Order: sequence, then structure tokens, then C-alpha cells
Amino acid sequence: MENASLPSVAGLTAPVSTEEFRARLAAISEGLPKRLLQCADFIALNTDRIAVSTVAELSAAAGVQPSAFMRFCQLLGFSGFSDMQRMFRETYKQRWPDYTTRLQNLRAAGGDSPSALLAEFVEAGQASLSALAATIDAAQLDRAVEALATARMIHIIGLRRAFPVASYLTYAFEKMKIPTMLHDGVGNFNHRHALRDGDALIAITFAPYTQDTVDLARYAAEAGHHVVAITDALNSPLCKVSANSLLVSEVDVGAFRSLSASLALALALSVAVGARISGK
Amino acid sequence: MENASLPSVAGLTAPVSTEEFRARLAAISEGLPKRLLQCADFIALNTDRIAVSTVAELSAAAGVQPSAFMRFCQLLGFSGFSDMQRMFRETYKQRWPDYTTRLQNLRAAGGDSPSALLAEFVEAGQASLSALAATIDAAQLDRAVEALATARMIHIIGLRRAFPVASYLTYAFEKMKIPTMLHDGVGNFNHRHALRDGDALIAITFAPYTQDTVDLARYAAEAGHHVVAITDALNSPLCKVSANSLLVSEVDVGAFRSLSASLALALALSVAVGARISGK
DNA sequence: CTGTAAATGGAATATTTTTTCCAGCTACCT
DNA sequence: AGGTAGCTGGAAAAAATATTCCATTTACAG
Repeated sequence: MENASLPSVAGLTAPVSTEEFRARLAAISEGLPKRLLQCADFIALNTDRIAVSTVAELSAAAGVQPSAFMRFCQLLGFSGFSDMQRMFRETYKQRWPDYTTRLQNLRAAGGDSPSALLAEFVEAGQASLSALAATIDAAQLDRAVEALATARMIHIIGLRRAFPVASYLTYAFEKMKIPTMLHDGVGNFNHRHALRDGDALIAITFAPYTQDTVDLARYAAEAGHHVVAITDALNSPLCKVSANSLLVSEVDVGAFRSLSASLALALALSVAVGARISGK
Repeated sequence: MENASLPSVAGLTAPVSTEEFRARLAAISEGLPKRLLQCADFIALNTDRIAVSTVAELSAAAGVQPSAFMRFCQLLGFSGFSDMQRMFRETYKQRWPDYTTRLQNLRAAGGDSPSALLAEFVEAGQASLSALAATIDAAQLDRAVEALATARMIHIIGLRRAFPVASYLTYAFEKMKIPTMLHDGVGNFNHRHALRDGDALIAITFAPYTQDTVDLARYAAEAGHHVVAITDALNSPLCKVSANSLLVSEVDVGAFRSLSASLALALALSVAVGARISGK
């Protein structure tokens, strides 16, 4: 039985996915009374807790009474809190079919069996990606895209551990027919003079930083080229050279570090540049 | 108040982390009566559901009575189901600080803004890693490690989109001082004759498959070398050539595909080989 | 100011969920 | 075969949780 007597502001059907939920939340968030606004703000920042908390916990955390929280749920189109929670529990179960479990099984295979190692690296990769999403500086990213999209040609350097990232960027730009040059060090030629007016450079290096990469970045910056740095910390030498740095730190497993986050960033960067160029 | 009257088989303290939980589960799983064994088996495969389900749901899914499930919880050292659930809810809250939310915020920035794209790729990477963990064939992985660890030298080929994976494998082996040769196609030299008795080959290619990679893999297989294939589907030409294939499929965003899972696999493979060589 | 409608807090009630308890059953030992 | 210890199912009691209701407060228009 829908609560027909309530003048439900936001429509009658309840969201059935987290996307719909967020849309609804955004839609009703304007002009809400104080307590309901508190609920909305709190939930916007803690959506994920709904599945595993009680109204009492959530309302306390949001600083309102349970009854206020209740009204909030109804405003969103649910019949009540339980209804809303049901939706989140369902989507949780679907998203984690049995992945967590499977990971644990792999790991259970033992200390450094290949499967256990794989489980470690998968988890590290997940964590790195999460961290990337949580820490990326959107403004820096926008600037990088803008600069690269307007560059005459894009030069890329990344050696040793950063080389896979550099080569992947090169591949992605090539596929989008964007003029690109990878400074890969083959034959130990020095290609710095290939940097012409209007060109930009993407320089990639992680600790322990590669001297050649830093050198080229410094040279390019001093010659007035825009340098986009992809590196791992604010005290990286690249940050001193370039004003446009994208920071990405990978979670390591023992002495080893994957590149999941760096590659996700690289791909996003290249696709954004491609879209920016062809889009307008 | 702990239930002092019950002869708790597994000790008196409740697990406080999922690791401890799993250890405890494994420890008590032998010689359990029928119903409790059903519980154990079901939970081993569905650990993640505990946080978002009721005893009724779980016990029904496991095919036992709620009371049986209750006894099972106590056997694990918890005072009851709620106690156990509490632990899982806590760890859930800690693991997802606000990452989901943050991702949604990035995406909310709009259609193909750089931030939104990044969010897409982060999610795709996460999904790919999950899928890898869920589908990897542990036996094939073990065989690959064994073969590579006993090889005289490891040859690696991966071109175009697979090149970052190939170069990362090369880097990892180099760091562990394992004799390796990357067939990178520089200068279009043909290095197939560098394959000597006792050598092994890692061949990597994803659809659309690269002819040169398939060719080298076929040549190596016919010459009696062990060929480890890293590819994306059972109908890949590499699977016809090599009996030792590791399948990894990446989730794509539009026309673009990241390499998170492939790199995690590559890294696990190389570290496992390194451990296997130096460990014994 | 005053009246009215909306918003709020808190406690009472309803519902769901967990936990206990015990009678009957099963399997095993002697 | 009989006895016993432990296992099992189900239902009843207890606890936790959600939901409703209404008296009071607040905001605002006239």
C-alpha cells in the first residue's frame, strides 16, 4: 500500500538503483526544511552505510530524530526506511556476486602460492584505484586535458617502471590519430630537439625517479612547453619542474607495485583529450 | 556474558577480522555434524552476505533452521548471529570509507568531463580485477609458474595494446635478475632464433589479435618450447597454439579498455616465478 | 501581533528479527 | 537391543528495530 495520503513531493515510484537514488536525491535537495536537509546532506556523503546501518544509527549520525529520517525516506519515494535499505542490500548482493569470497579462497591456497599472490595484487589494485578516485585533483586534470588538447604535438616520456604507462598512452593517442611521439630511449638517441613550439610533454616517473625523465621534463619546461607530470608524491622532482602534476600512488605488495591506478589515469587522460579535440 | 555452559569447540574469543574469521572457519570445519557443516559450506562461499542478510535468509539459503545457524555462530566464537554480523558490518564500513560516494561525485561532474571519465575507468578497472579473481584458473597459473621457473630463459612478446603488459613483465623479471628477453619489434629484426633449448615464451595478445605475436607463439610451440599465453578468450588463436593459457578479460568503457587485470596477472605471475626460483 | 500551516521531537506502538528452550530424533556404543 | 549423548526442528519468548502518532514548536503571511 503506497502512502496515498502523503503529498509525496518527488513522485510516487521508489528508485530501484543507486543511480536513480542519487538522481532523486539531487532532485529533491533544493528547498528542503532544515532537518530533512541534514538527512540529505548526510546521506549524500554516506550512501554506502545505508545497507549496514539502522535508522537509529543513521539518524543519530545525521543529527536528527528517527522520525525525521523516516520522513526523508518517504520523500525519496520509499514506503519507509526498510524499503530503502532493501534496495541497497539487493544491489550490494548483486555487485559482490562472490568476489570477496573468491579472493579469500585464492588467498587461502597459502602464503606465496601463485593464486595467493594474485589475490594480493588484485586487492592492491582495487585499493589503488579507490585511492585514485578519492584523491585526484579534478582541476589539475582539467588543466592537463586542456593543455594537451591544444598542443601541436604530444611528447611522452616514461622509463623503466613508468614505461608501460608511457607506451599505453602512446597507443591510445595513436588510435585516436593524435600526433604523438614516445621518447623511449631506443639507441640512446637524444630526441629533445624534436620538441617544437606549441608542443606539450607528458612526463611519468615514480620513486626511485628516473634521471632521464626528470631531465627531459626540466628541459621542456625551461623551453616554455607545457609539461604534464604523472608522478607519485608532492616531493617528486617532477613537481618542482611542472606546475601541472597529477598524483597517483599505488598500494604495494611487499616490494612490488602494480600500475592499475596509473593506467586508469593515463587512459582517462588520453580519452578526455581525444574527446576534447574531436568534440569541438 | 560468554556462554560458559557450551563446550565451545573452537576457543572462547570471537574473530575480529575477516581473516581471523576464515581461519576459524577452516579450523572447525572438520568433523562437523551435518547441519553445521551445511552452514560452514554455505558461509565459506557467501561470506560477504553476512553483513546484509538476516539469519532467516541465510539459514534458508543454507538449507537449515535458524536455530542451527545460531549454534554455528556460537561455534565460531560469537555470542550469536548479531555479534557475528556486527563484525562484518564494522569491517564493511571501514573498507568503504567514502569511495563509492566519491566516485559518484566525480561522475556527477558530467558526461565526458575528465573527472567523469576517470570515474568510469576506475570502475571498469575494479570490475576487471574482480572478474579476474573470480575466473582465474589456478591450475593453469600453477603450471605457468612451474614452467617459467624452470626455463633457461624467458622470452616475452606482446605488441600494440599488449605491449605495456609485456614491458612490465620484462621490467619485473629484470628486477629479480631472471634472464629475460623482450621481443619488441624494434628495427623489425626477427629474433625468433634467440629461442634456445629449454627456453620458454610468454605471448600476450588481445582481440584484435596481433599476427606477429601469434606467429612467434606458433613457431615456439612447434619448436617444443613451453608457451604461456595471456589472452582474453578461449577462441583466441593463442589458445590453439598453447596448452597453457591464462584468460583475462577487461571490462571496456566505450571503445576503450584498460589493462588493470592483465597487469595484476602479469605481476603475480612474475613474482610467483621469482619466489619459486629463489625460494628453493 | 495573531492565526495558520508546516516542521519537529519524543514517546507509544507495531513489526521484524534474534535468541532460547525443549521435545523428539538419530547415530553410535556396549 | 537398549541406553546415551548429541543433534535437530519448531515454536515461544525476548530483544531490537521500524513506524506512527500527536503535542509542541517554529516560520511566516496577513
